[in-house]
Amino acid sequence: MNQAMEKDKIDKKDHILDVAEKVFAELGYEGASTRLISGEANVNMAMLNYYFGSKEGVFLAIFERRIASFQSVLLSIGNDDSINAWEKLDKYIDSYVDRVVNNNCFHVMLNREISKSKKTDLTDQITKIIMRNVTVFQNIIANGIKSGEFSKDVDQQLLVATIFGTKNYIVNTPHISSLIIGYDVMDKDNQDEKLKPRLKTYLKKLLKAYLVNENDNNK
Amino acid sequence: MNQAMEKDKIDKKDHILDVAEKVFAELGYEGASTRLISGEANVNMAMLNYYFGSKEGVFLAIFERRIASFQSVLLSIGNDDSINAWEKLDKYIDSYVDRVVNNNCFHVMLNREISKSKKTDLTDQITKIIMRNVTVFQNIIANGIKSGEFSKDVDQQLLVATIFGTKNYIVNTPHISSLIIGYDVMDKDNQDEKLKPRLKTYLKKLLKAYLVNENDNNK
DNA sequence: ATAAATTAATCAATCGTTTGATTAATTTTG
DNA sequence: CAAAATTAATCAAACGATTGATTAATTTAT
Repeated sequence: MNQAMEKDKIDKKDHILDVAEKVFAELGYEGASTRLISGEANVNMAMLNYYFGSKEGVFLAIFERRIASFQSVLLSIGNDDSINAWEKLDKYIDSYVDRVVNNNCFHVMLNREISKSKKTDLTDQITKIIMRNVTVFQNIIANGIKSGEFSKDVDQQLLVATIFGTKNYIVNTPHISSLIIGYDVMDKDNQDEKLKPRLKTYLKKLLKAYLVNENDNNK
Repeated sequence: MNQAMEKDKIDKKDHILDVAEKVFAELGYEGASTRLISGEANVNMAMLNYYFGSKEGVFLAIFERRIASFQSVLLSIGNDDSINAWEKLDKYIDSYVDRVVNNNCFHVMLNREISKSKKTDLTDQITKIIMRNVTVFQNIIANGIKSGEFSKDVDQQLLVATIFGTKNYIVNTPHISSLIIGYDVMDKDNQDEKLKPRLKTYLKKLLKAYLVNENDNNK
């Protein structure tokens, strides 16, 4: 197989993943049949198993593709020792908000699957992937506390829930959040011009207010 | 059929809905088979169709049942003029955390449903009910700002996303949040003894830090 | 006795996956 | 270089299992 063939094959696999991601997001994992996915992608049903081993393999391949692209960015922020904890936090929020809002359909699909309380191979795999991002954020906070930049009197763990939860609430409940915020949060222009900068500013200010190392103002 | 029978029948239907709610939360709508639900509830499979007509009928019955009790609870707090904005906020958080954690299975179901981009009668209904709770919270914040108790320089609308989003993140992603927090957040004892008080304390402190009307400490 | 409740058995449909065959491309061999 | 052997890609068909739903028979309650 020459290089041109290799490229075609990758393009075809990528095309299947594009279609599958959309179908999964619309119908959920169990709701999306392999027949529908292969039909939408105009490929033979057996190709899904041939390329990805199984339906679950297709699902996980979607994750690997999306996660891999941004994983290194977040890690580099966490490992950059040339900037202080506050700057790391800002950078993390900027990158994270951009990525999540840009790939909001994917994140809806992700959260729908991980919201299943029953443990499966699939939820285990997703958990592992998500936890990598969580750990980066946790380390930024922990190091900031250790260095004295952040207050010691914070709940690091629930703070994770706030950052990821605030973001999730906006993208996962578009009908609600659009009503609250006052414009359609699914609209691309609104996202770029209004939502993203506003969400960044807000999260930074919220974190700053909570993390600031003030001299214990009682009550 | 006398009254005793009628009660038995209602109890049985209620029991089925209890079990179904849990299974739907665990596996999602498509992931939960009627055989599993009826098996867990120790009733014949045909009883689901006999009582509720179809699988979807079971699903809708769960919502109708919970939604009925969903209504009036929080409204009283918002309308209580005998306490100040800070106290209202505390009360709201207390009752809200209790209610959501106690009914975590239903809330997982609810959020999974509302995360669908396609509008349906069900999502419209859920949206309306959720917005009623949101409005109570927003009014507390708005009145606190107007009275000067809270800072004017806050993003009221995104603050809503933080409160509801933080809570959602804990209950909707149990695998993740259990890993982050360090114990099983689905365990009833953990919920009552650890999670609920901790979440209340955290949310209050977070809100206080963000809302406090300080004299603009630059940077 | 009659209506309601419950059951086991069964239904067609659909699920994800596997199979064996075929085509196309690449490598190996003579 | 050309024939043979090997590999990769693709396909239609079928697999066994499971799905939600229904039937008809039986039990229970009034």
